Amino acid sequence: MNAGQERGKQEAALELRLLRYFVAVAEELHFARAAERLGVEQSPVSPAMRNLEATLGVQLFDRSAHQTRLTWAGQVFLGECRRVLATVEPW
Amino acid sequence: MNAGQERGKQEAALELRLLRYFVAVAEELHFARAAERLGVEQSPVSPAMRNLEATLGVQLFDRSAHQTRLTWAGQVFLGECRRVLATVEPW
DNA sequence: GTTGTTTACGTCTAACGTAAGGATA
DNA sequence: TATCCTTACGTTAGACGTAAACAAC
Repeated sequence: MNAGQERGKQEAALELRLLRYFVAVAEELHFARAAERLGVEQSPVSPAMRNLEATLGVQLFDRSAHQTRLTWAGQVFLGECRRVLATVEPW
Repeated sequence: MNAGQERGKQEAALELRLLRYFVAVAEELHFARAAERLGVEQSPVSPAMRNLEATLGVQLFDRSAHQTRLTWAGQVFLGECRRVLATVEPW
């Protein structure tokens, strides 16, 4: 079964949606406010950030202590994302 | 039916998938080869490019004469896409 | 108890593949 | 006729919302 199953193992391609979500969360440091800013509910945001971290293979947030904070990698990545989105957003 | 239909009219957000498709087509100037390079069939590529042009509100390809060519806007956009993808791809 | 995040689950959009249709040389 | 692009259509993955559970203060 399954003749044409030669697909190539796509590595869960990074998409701008994830970057937009990340910037919102990273700037608000508050999932609910970030979601509101994005115009969605809170529930999709959490999985999206896990997805992003998994794709990058890096932890971006420090969720300890009932408070959301950025890791060092997260801070660096935030700068990169802002640059990319500043380029793409006007389109 | 349809209780919570308050969605906000998302303007078809631009995604990296479309930029990747566009770069492939713009560099190959051949939908079939572009599709092969992208690891997909030819059929999704055509709608994707129409989608991109509609989102941008600009014509990127000149499909006349049974030959695919870039418009001036397409050439400019190609440069921008390469820059963005060069930044994002390593992630 | 309150505030804030995550998980479960059903719905719906949209991206893909298969296959047929058009158009140009 | 041969080559290339587009359209039709059924399937499937994944993004969202509702709602409930969980954790820290």
